[in-house]
Amino acid sequence: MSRPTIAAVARAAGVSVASVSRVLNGLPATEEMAERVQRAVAELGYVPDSRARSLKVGRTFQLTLAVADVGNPVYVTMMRAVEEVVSAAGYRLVVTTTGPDVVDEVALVRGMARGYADGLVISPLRVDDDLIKSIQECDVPVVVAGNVPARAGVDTVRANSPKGMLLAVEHLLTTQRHKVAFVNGPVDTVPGTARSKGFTDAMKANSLNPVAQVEADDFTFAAGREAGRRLLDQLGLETTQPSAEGARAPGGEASSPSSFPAAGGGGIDAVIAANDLLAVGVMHELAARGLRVPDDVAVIGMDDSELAEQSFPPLTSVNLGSAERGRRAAELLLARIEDDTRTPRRIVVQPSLSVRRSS
Amino acid sequence: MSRPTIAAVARAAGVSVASVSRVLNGLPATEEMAERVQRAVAELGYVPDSRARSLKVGRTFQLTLAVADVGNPVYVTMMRAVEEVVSAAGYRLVVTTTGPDVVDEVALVRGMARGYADGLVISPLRVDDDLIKSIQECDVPVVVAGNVPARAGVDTVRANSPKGMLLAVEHLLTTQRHKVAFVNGPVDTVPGTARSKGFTDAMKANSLNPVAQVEADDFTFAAGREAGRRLLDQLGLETTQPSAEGARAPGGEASSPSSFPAAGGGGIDAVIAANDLLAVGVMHELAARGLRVPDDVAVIGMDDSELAEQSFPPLTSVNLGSAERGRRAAELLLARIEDDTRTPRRIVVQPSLSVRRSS
DNA sequence: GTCGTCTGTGTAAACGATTACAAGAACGAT
DNA sequence: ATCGTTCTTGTAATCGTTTACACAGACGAC
Repeated sequence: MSRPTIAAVARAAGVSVASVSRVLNGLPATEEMAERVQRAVAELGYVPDSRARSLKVGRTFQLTLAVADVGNPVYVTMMRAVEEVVSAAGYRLVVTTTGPDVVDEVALVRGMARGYADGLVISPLRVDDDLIKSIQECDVPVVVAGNVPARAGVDTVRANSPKGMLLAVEHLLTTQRHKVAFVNGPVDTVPGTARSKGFTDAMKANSLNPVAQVEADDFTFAAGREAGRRLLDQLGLETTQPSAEGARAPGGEASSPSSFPAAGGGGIDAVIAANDLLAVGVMHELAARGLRVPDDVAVIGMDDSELAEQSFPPLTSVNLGSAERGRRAAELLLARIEDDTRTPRRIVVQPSLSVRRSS
Repeated sequence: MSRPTIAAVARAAGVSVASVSRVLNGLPATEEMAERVQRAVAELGYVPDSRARSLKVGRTFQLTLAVADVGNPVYVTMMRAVEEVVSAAGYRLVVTTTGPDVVDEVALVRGMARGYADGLVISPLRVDDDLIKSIQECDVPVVVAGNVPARAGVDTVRANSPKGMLLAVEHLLTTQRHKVAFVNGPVDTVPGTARSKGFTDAMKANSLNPVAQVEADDFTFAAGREAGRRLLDQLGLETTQPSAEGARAPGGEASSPSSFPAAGGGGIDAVIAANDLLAVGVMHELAARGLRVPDDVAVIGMDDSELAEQSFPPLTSVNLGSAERGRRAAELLLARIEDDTRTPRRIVVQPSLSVRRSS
């Protein structure tokens, strides 16, 4: 026996389908009518079919959040924020993951035309003209949590990486660190380029020269660890521990306990990573070479995700406002659903620094 | 101008809607017909409406995965596995989060009757009769990634926590640790009770007495840290560091460097946590009190999530097979969608131990 | 008593696709 | 030439809702 339809309910209650629909949607009806319908609904266990409903009314009351990698803790922060505001507005949030490829992002945006949801928040890792075009042509509202050119004419809310980089560099200066290396993510990504530029600018602004700079293959822990390996190799730092024993604690007793910053750092006394995951990867590699964090080298991450407090030592991280970005993006989306003619807004949320023990 | 419908395409191509639908679905048609339709489709940028389609054909080609907490890294492992299987089968995966409350889980399952998706994989934290009933009555296939009673008669794939606990305890014995404490999650959750029982049984089987046992409020990092605090307080361990300076590294130089296990552990030389997040929380608290991991106390987590390798020191963790559980759950779901009459299967996947440096 | 609201209910037409069925065209066999 | 296949295409019904419209009864005002 299949699901009861509204017609079955109408029959059971001895009324018309229109009446059933009306009481279910809270439109005026007599006491008796309401009661008969309620009873029939309860009896049959009727639940309206959202597909039919949304076909008719043209809305699904679902919103989609698309992220590149569910394993990146910055997205869980953002996800939580988005969830909170959209569910308060009576929408269901569904999350889908696109993977790192731009073509998959484009496919996803195009797919929204099938009517899966009433709106989309997308946080794209890579952006090209196809993606922008697909967003512009998309017939459901889209807001981008990230950086796309202003000429795209879409609602965006993005972080201020350059400012964030400035905070990081200045913090290092205040704590007497001058020899800083940078571990970036893939430079063909939007955050990758932004943070690269932000880093060089911030260094320049403080008349510092980067000691070294490497690019990870990905914004992941494994890539960070690998990039850290390349970085330290490049600086001529041999692994001090036999690999059998593995790494020592970052704050451990390796090298001289009284050593001043930079004593064992092989030419660096700080590294900034484009991402918390990368930062943690780097910390592991530092530890594997017997370098202490923060004693020998300070490490600063970006995103200030949950991972930053969970890592050891807890990671100083640039808070790029992922929660606020999520919240604002969701609000923008709701506003645009309300009124599609409003002129696109470009919100940028300001960073702050969460100082923890890694610096 | 709104989205073009199939009727618009038919008009533009000068053919009937049936023909358009047919070529779009790959049914036989003449060369010329196919070409005319394709052209019109391309010209108008037509994309079929999935709501209308699924209303008619009765399938959405979407599958839902519901998890309690997106911040728990064990779910990202599972999510990845599920995603892989279902997308290979031509389904879209959407993820929703239920929160820790059982009533929200019930609401979600009931809501599936609205036809959001063709099937559901749910990993419930708490299970009660309402939830079981809702799953049984659900008119779309549901598979549970977790433990529900056999009498429920639903497809399940679950972990073998008792066996996992055995692995953990035996590993500790092999490494000469006998004074072990247990940090559990909330005992009113399914994993909470399973792991509690698993722990006591495993200890008994090795004729060990637990030194202490605490229950965290939640399966989160913060709750783990707090539970660790209670545990160590209970053992009479004062914080050795002034709070201003904060914690030391778990492998740091606090207490005598030559100390043998248990030297500074205040009556314990190992703690098993029900979860990687809890384990990491406990490690932080240990560090805050100047206890070294693994020198003073070994720590073992469960789930072997990405966090286990990211933590410092890397966490020895019981691999409860979350990836395989995800994969099997997805396969079960696909099979049941194929044939709803098959008798429910109850798969249990076996654990293994990932030994890392925390033990 | 008649007329004009006003309310509540029912009938039927959408929404945008798929698909059963019928009808026409083409073609070979008789 | 006629008939029967086969193949392609079109017409219209259908999925389960919502909602515009019509309609009937109640009610107050004149």
